[in-house]
Amino acid sequence: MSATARTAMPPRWERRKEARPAELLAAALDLFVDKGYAGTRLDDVAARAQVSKGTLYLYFANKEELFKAVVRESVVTLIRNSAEQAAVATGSSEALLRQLVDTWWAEFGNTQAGGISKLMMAESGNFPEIARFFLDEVIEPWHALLGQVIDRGIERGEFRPVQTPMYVRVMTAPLVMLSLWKHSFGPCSAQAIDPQQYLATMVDAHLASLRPPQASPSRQSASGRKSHKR
Amino acid sequence: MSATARTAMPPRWERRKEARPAELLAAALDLFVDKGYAGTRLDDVAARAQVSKGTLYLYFANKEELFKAVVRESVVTLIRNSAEQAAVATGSSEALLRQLVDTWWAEFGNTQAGGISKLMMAESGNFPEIARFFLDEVIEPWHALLGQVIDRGIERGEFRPVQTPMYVRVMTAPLVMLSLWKHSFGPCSAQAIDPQQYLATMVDAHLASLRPPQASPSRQSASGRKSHKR
Amino acid sequence: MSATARTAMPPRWERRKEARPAELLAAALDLFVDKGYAGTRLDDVAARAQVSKGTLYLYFANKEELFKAVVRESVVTLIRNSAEQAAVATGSSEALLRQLVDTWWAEFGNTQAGGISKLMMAESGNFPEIARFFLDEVIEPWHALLGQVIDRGIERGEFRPVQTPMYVRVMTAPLVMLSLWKHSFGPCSAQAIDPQQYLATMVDAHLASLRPPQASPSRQSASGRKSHKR
Amino acid sequence: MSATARTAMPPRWERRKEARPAELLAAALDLFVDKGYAGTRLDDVAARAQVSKGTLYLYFANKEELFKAVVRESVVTLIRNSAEQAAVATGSSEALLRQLVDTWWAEFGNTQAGGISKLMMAESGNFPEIARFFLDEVIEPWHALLGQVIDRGIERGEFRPVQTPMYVRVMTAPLVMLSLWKHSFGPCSAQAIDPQQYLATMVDAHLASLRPPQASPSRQSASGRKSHKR
DNA sequence: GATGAATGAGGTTTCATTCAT
DNA sequence: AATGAATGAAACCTCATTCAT
Repeated sequence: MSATARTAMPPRWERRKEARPAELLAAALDLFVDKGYAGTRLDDVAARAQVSKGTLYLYFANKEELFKAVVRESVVTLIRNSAEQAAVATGSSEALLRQLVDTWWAEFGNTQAGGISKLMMAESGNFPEIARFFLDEVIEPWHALLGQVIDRGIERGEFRPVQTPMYVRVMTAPLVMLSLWKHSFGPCSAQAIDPQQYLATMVDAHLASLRPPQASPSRQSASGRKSHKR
Repeated sequence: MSATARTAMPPRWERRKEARPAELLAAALDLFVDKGYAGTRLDDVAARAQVSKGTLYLYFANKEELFKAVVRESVVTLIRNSAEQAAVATGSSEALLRQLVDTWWAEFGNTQAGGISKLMMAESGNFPEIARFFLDEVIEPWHALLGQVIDRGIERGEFRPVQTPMYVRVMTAPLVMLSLWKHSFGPCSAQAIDPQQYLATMVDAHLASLRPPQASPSRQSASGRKSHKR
Repeated sequence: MSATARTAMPPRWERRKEARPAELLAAALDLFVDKGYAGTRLDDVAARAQVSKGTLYLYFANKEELFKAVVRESVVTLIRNSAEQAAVATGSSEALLRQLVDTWWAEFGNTQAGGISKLMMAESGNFPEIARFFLDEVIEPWHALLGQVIDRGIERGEFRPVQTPMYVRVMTAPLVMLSLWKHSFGPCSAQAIDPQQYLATMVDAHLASLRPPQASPSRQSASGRKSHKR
Repeated sequence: MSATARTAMPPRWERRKEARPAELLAAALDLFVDKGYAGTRLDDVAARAQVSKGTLYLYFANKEELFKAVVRESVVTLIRNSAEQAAVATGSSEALLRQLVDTWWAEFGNTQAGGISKLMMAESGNFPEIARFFLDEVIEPWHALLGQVIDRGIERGEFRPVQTPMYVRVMTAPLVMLSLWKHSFGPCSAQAIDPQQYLATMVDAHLASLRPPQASPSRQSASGRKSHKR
């Protein structure tokens, strides 16, 4: 393209209709997560995507729409990544739980999209509509999925009976916090948290907590009455 | 105009000047928590404190200083509220833990100042200095305090041995999340979480988790269920 | 600047709450009339009013509101100026008509506010709401007033019968055109129109037209020439 | 991509290239008249002409040139339409006048190009050069033409002597106003004006005005001295 | 101390214009 | 010839900050 170079000057712009939206969303995601909604200048988004300011407006009507698109995009990514999880239902519930947590971290928490949590936390007051969307599409499905695994464990006598919906929230909290931490205090904190160790601690703690009291686990299977389906 | 003024007109502001800064900080806290740093207009802060915009500048050099002051103020409140906790060291570690969590919620999480967590999460990237301060003055002391109680429990054989620093983080996460939730998705969510029940679930889960494996199983079976009704 | 100079710097701004809106409206009127709505930059309005850009926004929510206010303000000025005319009903209808036209020119057509006609003409498509307002508050009342005078003349036998509403429009047209011309082609045109002469021609033409066909022809021949010298 | 293209697809644009500029000018005229110069987006012009934005620039160097071309084009249309009128000089001056007015309305005032008047009125300040052009090519020729007819009438004793140049302006005003009205307040106004009736009123009024006072018209022919040549 | 009118830098948004395809 | 993605100057508007009263 520039090899023969009679033209000199590199082309002022390059036509890349297909790729653009994704590039813009990626740049926007980075900055929104980093600086927050208001703190993100569209100039910077454009610059990071190596595009002029005006180009943004070819793809997104305004800053708010860009924001919504970023969230939506991240969400579908999340869902796509995690969708297949639901089916996995063989093996011990303990193994399932461990796997679920690992996957969560790998596919979401540790992803750039994980920063979305922080963003949504901060901006849900200003964008209730999107908060609602995120709640419906991400949080509640995830709670439901985790809830199923726990209920399964209870039914099979692997776990002691618990108030599943609450328990799920309690169990989810450290995961989300890990994500939040990474994008907030993480960079300020002197001693970094090792995610693997943190996650291990968290899973171990909850498996310990969920383990049925008595020594003879086989006996208990029948006693766990269906706890709080949703 | 000024001739008659001496007489009639009851003084428009009857507030003690002492109270001013506190009122301003309270107003600012509310708005910062609600709208975020950038989303908060000093106009609104002034209006909420029923003060003119210029007055703000008599007490705070600029928006950033106001923000810092808000955080600092909230922090000292927190610390003051929780400081005496540390001394309390009689009774079972379980009781101590329960009490600590209850107090945390009552004195901080459920306080307006609890919104600070959300704020710091969102803005720590933009104000690393304050994030650092919050980390040093609030988070780490609290982690340390909780760590002491856990270590005490381990030492006294009440708890199984754990990696205290990690465990503390895992245990703290649901608390913080409760606070965050209240100021973020809470208002959007259809079914509200009952904090007491949530906290009970969390404490029970961790006490179950921390309980030494084979410590007289018959005794403990009952405790895992329902404590902390409201 | 540094001569007397302890004080130096003239005050950056001066408090003039009362006067401001009027000054701003005047500046805006000038520019809107001159450049049209879109062609007028708020910066320029501010500059002409010797005020900073932001100050405009203390008084008017946005450009459109400023525009509306300019029109509204001009309209009330017009109405105020011309209101008393309606009462005037003594003397010959011819004299009344002459007077009405003179006053129209003096109080409106020749006023800065007269440029409003051009503005409304140009922008009525973009601001139908205001166009409607102008129509209702200015144009139709004026048509009605003129119509009354003509009807009076017809009733008293001074004028021949005509289709008053149409006739009024025809008669009004040259007046409005004079105003329009002044703010449009006027400055481009080599030979300027003398307004007094133009108005005289117009009034004479219409009085000649309105004169009943065979009313004592000998008497009236002189009146058709040159009245209204200036 | 280009392999299959050879076959199917009927050519998307089947227009003769000759027609292009005219179509663009027509679209531009519509929009300029409707929204004004600044209010017209080139995007919209292109869209209305069912052409891409870039294509506009193949035919017109920029927006201003497009505008000029629109005016020029309209003007030549006008002139072409009305040119033959000048020659027509048989019959009574009254008939000539009536015909001239009718033709004016049919060929110009009632044409889309009639909106040009409004446009020029509004934009002459911003485009003095074009205003000058319009003045020279349209307005003054038309004034001259009308003036000739009136002078002819005066010379032949059909009309009373008047200050022709002024009289022409006065007589022209209602015509132009009709055109302006149609593109400005017309759409807002509740009761529409019937153009034919309006024009009839106007012509009748002026013929009545121009009719020589005395019963014996033949006598007067000499007395009207050539009034105000240009 | 308190006020609030005034300021202007800086952000968002628009749109005429360019140019590789 | 035609396209339409890309550009960036310039407009509108906001809001933290200042300072005469």
